[in-house]
Amino acid sequence: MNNNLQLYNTLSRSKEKFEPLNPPNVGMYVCGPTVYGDAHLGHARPAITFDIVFRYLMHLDYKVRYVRNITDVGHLENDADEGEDKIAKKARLEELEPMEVVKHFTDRYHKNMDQLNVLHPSIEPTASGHIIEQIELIKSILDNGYAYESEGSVYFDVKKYSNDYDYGKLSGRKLDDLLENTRTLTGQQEKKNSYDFALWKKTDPKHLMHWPSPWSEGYPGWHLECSAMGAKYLGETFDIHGGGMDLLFPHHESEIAQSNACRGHDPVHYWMHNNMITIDGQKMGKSLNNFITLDEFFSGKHKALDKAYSPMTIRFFILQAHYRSTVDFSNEALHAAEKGMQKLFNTVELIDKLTPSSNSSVDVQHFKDSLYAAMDDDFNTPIAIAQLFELSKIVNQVNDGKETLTASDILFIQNLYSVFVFEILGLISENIKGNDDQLVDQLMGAILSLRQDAKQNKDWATADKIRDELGKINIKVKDTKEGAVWNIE
RNA sequence: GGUACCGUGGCCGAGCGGCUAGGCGGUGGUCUGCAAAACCAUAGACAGCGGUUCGAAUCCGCUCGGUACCUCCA
Repeated sequence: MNNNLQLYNTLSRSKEKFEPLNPPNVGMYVCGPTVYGDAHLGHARPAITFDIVFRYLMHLDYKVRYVRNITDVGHLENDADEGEDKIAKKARLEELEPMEVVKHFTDRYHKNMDQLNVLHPSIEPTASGHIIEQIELIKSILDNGYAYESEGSVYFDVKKYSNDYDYGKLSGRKLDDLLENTRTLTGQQEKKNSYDFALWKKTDPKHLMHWPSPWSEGYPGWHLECSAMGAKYLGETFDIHGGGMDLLFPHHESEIAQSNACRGHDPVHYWMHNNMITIDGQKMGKSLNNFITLDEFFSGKHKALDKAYSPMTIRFFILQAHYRSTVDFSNEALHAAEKGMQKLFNTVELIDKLTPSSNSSVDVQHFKDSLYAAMDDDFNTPIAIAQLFELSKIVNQVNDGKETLTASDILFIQNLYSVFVFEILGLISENIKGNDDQLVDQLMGAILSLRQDAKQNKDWATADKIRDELGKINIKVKDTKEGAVWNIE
């Protein structure tokens, strides 16, 4: 399997050549959503980022098993530190079963991901469905002496672990620093050290979601599910683990610790982290209460939005920034993304209509290399998109008769667009006109023919009225050299 | 306070020591009955101050400003 793919590994803080452990197979695990609320723009980022990774690896002919979990065992609420499960709290408020809430938001998440044209992962395991695996993991960590039981709960012994392994290797933390900076939280006195984290937490009376275990009726600690499910479906060591930068510490750091504590080796070869989406320069997040849900973007129903933005506009907007940079939301930026993407799709339609020449006046062959080079360089989608815009410019120039292309070069561009725009970037044209509604086509043909007659008679008032009226129902008419064309906006 | 990172033209956003990134917007043109689209041309930038170098947006230091994370929220 030849590839030139370089990806940034958080573990080494540098780009590394991608070499899978068992080619052509690749195992990838990504931290999925906690299903206690509607997905917002912040959820779209990791989903789309790793969708690109998934798509590109498959394009390179790897056999990818992509595991993205659903976290349905919630834990403490951020500002309501009463030991109440996030999902349980929402359930009580709305008088629903916790699993009913889980089902509701899981379905909505799936719907949003489909709208964004995010491919389904190969496996989508739930935390609640893997309690047994998590308990087994705790047992083995206890057996190896890296955890201790206290008041029915089990805690990971970070200090003990640090004697044998490097706790902080991923996030760059130092144990001494951690000791000095700890919030006051419930259950703190049960722990040997403030930086120890829970593997199993004894339930409190208010807690709705709990399971039996050797230690108490309770629920698993927050980092455990990924360690358990990653190992179950991808093996004790797998290639890529992804997630948001906000999960770097403590979540992923602790995952590494847990795996070492029970198996004696690291679980993951490449750690990838996408950056945040910001709004007014701040991370968009549930706990900050500054999020805009995806449904609100799609409908335009949010006070911060000028208008509705289509799922593909959101996808394109996210892809126009590199995944390791923050991307700042604004109406202006989304307008730009919308217009730019439309330009790209106009080009796609135009390619089919180009007239081939006997020779090409411009070199288009090098675009293939530059497109692959962009993707190979740590999935640099903004560069890839810039290349596609360059191609778009050439296509337009050919259409205007200012440059020429041979039939094979035209086919070459068609293929590049098909591979990069649709297959790898996962963009789909939202031009509704593309469907096979013959009646609409015929109706439009009749209307535009009437307008053509009016134009012939220099009856501009009638011609403009037809265009304006169609405009009111979002049908846009454009006069070109080849006659009027229309599309639904 | 600690750790990681960022500061690029009106906006978004690439860039990893020398070569126009790109998109949106602006301006001037071509085309068009008008509009739209398209094309051509054009303006505009590297937070500040030092240093390294023949040469720095890119490397180093300091200053200023901002973000994320810092253990039982996933």
